[in-house]
Amino acid sequence: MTPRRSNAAIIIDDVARAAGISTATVSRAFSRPHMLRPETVALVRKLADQLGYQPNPAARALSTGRQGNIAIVLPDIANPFFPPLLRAAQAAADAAGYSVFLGDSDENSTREARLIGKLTMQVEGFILASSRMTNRKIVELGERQPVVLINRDIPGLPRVLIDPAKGIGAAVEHLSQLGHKNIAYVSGPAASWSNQQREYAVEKSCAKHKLRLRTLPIGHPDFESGREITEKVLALKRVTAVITFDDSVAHGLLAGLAERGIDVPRALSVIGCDDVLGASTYPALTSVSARCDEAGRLAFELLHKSLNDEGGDDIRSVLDTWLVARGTTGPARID
Amino acid sequence: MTPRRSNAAIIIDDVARAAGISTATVSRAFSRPHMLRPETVALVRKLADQLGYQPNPAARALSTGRQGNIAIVLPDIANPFFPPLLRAAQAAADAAGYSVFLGDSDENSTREARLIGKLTMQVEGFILASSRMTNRKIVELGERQPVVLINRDIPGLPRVLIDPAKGIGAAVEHLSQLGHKNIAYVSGPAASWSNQQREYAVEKSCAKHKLRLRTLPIGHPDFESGREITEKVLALKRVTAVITFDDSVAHGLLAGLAERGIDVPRALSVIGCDDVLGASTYPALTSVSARCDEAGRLAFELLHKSLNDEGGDDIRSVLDTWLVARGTTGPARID
DNA sequence: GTGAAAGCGCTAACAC
DNA sequence: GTGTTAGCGCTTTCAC
Repeated sequence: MTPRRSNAAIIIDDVARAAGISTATVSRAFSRPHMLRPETVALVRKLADQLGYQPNPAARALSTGRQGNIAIVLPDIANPFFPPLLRAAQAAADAAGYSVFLGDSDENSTREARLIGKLTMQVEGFILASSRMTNRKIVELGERQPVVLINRDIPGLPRVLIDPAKGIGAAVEHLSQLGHKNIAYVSGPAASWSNQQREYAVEKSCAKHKLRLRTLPIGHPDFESGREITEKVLALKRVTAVITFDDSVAHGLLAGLAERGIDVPRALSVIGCDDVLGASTYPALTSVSARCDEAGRLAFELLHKSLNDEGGDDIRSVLDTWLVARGTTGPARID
Repeated sequence: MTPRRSNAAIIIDDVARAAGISTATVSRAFSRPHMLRPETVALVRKLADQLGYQPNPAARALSTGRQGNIAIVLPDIANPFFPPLLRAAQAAADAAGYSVFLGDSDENSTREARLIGKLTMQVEGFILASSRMTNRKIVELGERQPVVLINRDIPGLPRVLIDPAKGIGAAVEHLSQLGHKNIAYVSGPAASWSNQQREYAVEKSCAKHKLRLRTLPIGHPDFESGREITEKVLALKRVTAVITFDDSVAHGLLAGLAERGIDVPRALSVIGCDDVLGASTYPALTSVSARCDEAGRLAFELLHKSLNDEGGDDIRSVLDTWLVARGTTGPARID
C-alpha cells in the first residue's frame, strides 16, 4: 500500500485532531449537523474551512453507496436541441448537490451502452435523452438503476415527453386561417419518437381543418438536408406552406428558397419545430416552441424523486408546445 | 454499518470465490494482467463477465487515488462555440478510458469556483474553457491539480489557444482586395482573452493594408446585441465592411441589415468569427474559421499528458485560424 | 505467479 | 451529543 498522504490532502482525522473530537463527530457535522450541538458544528466547520478540508466523495460513496453523481446521456451534444436541456438539467442537479457526468453517444447505441456501463457504478441514476438504445436495453437498465427518459415513451419508466400536439395544432390552425389549403410536412428520422408524434399531430390537425397534406421524408435532420429538399418542396405545385421536423431543416429550407429567389412568406410559408433558433434566421422563423430547458429541469426533478424513493408510480410528464408566429408565415399565395 | 450487499452488486470476492483464488489475483487480472499467468487472467475475465462483475470505481479510487475522471468546465454550454469543443474533448477522454464531468458555470466566476471545488476530489484534472476566474484562482488550482486551459493564456499552465491572427489577417486582406478602405470591428467582452486577440489582430492587419478602422463595442456578444448594433454600424458613413467578434453577433447584424433592406454584400460586407454557424445564414456567412473541436481534443491530450507526468514544460499549443469566404463579402460599394 | 492482510477516508451501528 | 469501531470494495506491499 502506498501512503499517498504526503502532500496536501486534509482528511477527516486532521480535522478531528485539530478540534479534539472524534472523526464520527466531524463526519456528522457534515452529513447530519442537526444531531450535534450547534457549537460543535460551528467549530468543526470553522476548522474544516481553515484547514481546507473537503470530504472525499470516493470514501463517502464507498461507505454509503451514494455517490452524489448522476449522468446525462444524449446522442449528440452538437445538436442545438440538447444544450439548453443539458444546461437546465445540470443546473438543477447542481442545486440539489449532485455533480453530473456527460455522455455523448455519437448517435450510436453501442457506444451509448458502453458509456452507461462505464458510468453505472459512479452514478446514482441516469437521464437518457433521445436514447438510441432498444426498449429492452433501457428497461434492463431501469431495473438496476433509476433512469429518467426524455422523449422516449416506455411505460414503467419515469419520462418527460414533449408533446407536439398543441403547438402543431396551433401551427396548422394558423396556416388555415391564413388561407392555406395545401401544406407539406418534411419529416425527420422514422425511428425518432419525436418525429412519430409530430407527423401524427400534423395529420390529425390537417384532417380537422380539412387541409390537404403531403409528406416529404428526409435523411439526417439537419441544415443541409433542409436545403437539399427545397426542389422537392417546390415541386409540390399547390403547396403554399411547409412544416418541418425541426428548426435546422426549416433553416436549410429557408436558405434553399432564398437562393432561388423565392419570397418567404409571400410565396411559401415555413414553420419549424423546437424553436431553438430563436429569432436568428431572416425572416425570423415561425416555430413550434418547446421548453427544452424545462424538459431538462423536469427530468432531473423526476430522477431526484426516484433517488429518494418517491418515484412510486408510472410517471409520464408531458410538456406542452405552442406556436410562436414570426416572419416566415403569411397569407397563402393565390395561384 | 448497513450491509448493502443485498441485491445484485457483484464484488471482487464473488469472483475470487467462483475462481477459487484470492481477491488479489482477481484485482491483478484487471489492473496488472501481465503479472499473471495468461490462463489465470482468462479464467478471471470469463468468470467476471459471467457474473457481471465490474470493479467499483469508488473503492478503486479510494485505494489508488486515481478516479479515472476528468472535468470540463465552461461558461455556457448553450453558446454554440462550446458544444463541438465539448464533444471532441469528451470523445477523446472516453477513448482514453476517462469519464467526464460537465460543469456549466453560467458565466459566473463564483459558481465556477464552487463547481470546481465540488469536483476536485472526484477528478484527476480539469479542462477550463474560457474560464471566468481570475488568474490567481486558476494558478492556485493549477498548483493542486492538473489543469489545461482553453483560450486563456497563463504562463506555466498547459493551454490551447485559438490564435485569430492568420484568419483575421486573411479576412482583412480579402476585404482590401475587394476594394474596401474603411472597415469596422464590432468588439466582444473586454475581459475576454479572445476578444483582445481579435481586436489586436484586426488593428495590426488594417495598419498593414492601410485600411481605416473603427471599433464598436458591444455588450454581451449574442444575436440580439448584433441586431441592436446595426444602427451604429450604418452610422459609420464610409465603412463598407464589418468584422464582428463572433458569428452570433454577425448573424444578428445580418438580420438587422436585412430588416432595413440593406443588401449584403452589395452595400455592406460582413465577416464573423468562429465559423460555428456553418453555411446556415443567408447569405452564407464569411467567417474566420477555427477548429474548436480540435481545441477540445488537444486540451484533453495535454491533460492526459499531465496526468502521466509528461506535462513537463510550459506547453502553449496554438491553433491557427483561416478565412472561409462565403456569401457575405463582396466588392466595396462605391459611394 | 499467487495469497494474506493492511489500509485508502469515510459512515453508521452501537455504546455510553 | 459524542466516541469506538467495524466495515464499504479495492489495491498493494510482503511473504511464500
